Amino acid sequence: MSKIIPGKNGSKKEVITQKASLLFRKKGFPATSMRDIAEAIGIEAPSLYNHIESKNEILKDICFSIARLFTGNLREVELSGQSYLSKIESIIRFHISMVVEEYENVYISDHEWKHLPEPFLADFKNQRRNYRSRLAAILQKGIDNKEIVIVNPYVAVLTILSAISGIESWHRSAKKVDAKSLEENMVKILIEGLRNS
Amino acid sequence: MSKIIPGKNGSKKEVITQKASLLFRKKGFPATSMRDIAEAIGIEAPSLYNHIESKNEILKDICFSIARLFTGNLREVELSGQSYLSKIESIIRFHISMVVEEYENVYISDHEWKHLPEPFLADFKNQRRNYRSRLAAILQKGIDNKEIVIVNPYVAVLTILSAISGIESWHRSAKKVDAKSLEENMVKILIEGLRNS
DNA sequence: GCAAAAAACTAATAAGTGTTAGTTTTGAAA
DNA sequence: TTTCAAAACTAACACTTATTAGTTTTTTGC
Repeated sequence: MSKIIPGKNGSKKEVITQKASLLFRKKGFPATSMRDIAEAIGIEAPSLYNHIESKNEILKDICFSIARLFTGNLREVELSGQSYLSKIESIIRFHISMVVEEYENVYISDHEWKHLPEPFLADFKNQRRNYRSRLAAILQKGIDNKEIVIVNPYVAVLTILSAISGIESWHRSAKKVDAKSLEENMVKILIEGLRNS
Repeated sequence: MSKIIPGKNGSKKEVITQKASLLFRKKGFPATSMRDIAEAIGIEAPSLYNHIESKNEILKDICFSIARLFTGNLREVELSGQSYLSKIESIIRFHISMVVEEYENVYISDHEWKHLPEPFLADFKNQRRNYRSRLAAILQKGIDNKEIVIVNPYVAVLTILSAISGIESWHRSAKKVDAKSLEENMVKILIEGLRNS
């Protein structure tokens, strides 16, 4: 019946991905059926295949596009001339803004990646490990430099990343915390915990 | 053929729950089939129903037993005479020890609860909200008391809880961080970030 | 308005889902 | 050794899954 009407800035595939993203976040990837996605758009399930290759492809696209954004930001920060603690702060702020602006996609890239089929799963896990290592390296340099308090850098990376990723579950909750004050409060707690004063 | 051999301190139901827990954590609840669980134990799927009521019941048992432990601890801490910052520290340490000791179950209670069927889902969400409110209340008193730096207590609760829940993804990773130093490092980062110095 | 392409549709497939029914095997008490 | 319940089994049900094939409708470019 009805045809997919792409928004101004989005192919039909992108419309599907966006709707799917919302459902994957709400129900989880395995619990979301192609019929669910189709219904949310207003077409029949098989029609989706005129635009996408498979259900897995949607997940793959979401996970890797988000990973690309984080990796890109990390490279920029690494090349910048800030202090190590400032670099960490920049990365924290980027993560928070990503969660606020790309809620659904970041959530999926964080929680549903395990359902990626091989070989994408291995690739994704590699990128993840690499990202964390580079973050730990920045922290280590900050510690050597006495900018940052002596902590196990891997534990610090873990603490920071997971603290931020938890915003998702809070996002748009009853206790409305606006994005800016969320960011400032979180940065305060995490950065003050790391500062060597 | 083979019969379930219960461990010394575990009924057959508990053996099933434990195996299921491992699979739910690895693959997610919806992606784990009763046949998967049965195979892991070494029996056929329908045999499971001699011991459990349904797949949902397994999830329900896991989520609520963990929730009970956390709520119990919170009550104890609330009644104790420690300073507010110490209360927060105690709670953080309890959470970390729970993640270390009850890895699978805590993970599921954290990530798979959304697949609980009603009315358990509503009940669980209620308990969750209640727990967080009580944590925020402790923080608020610490802030009023000038023990704790001025932050939005809800953001602080969020930051703390999600930081800890992220340990799961680190747990038993390549970079072996032993439980004790994990705890000390994490407490240092989070508590120093909150201390009003 | 006509032809071609894009995108919707219906029908169907093979595989997998949780769960029930009915039956046989097992293990322990008598 | 017989008895009986607990717990395994096989077969099957009613549904849902992602996806393909083939067809019809809709949109687009001329």
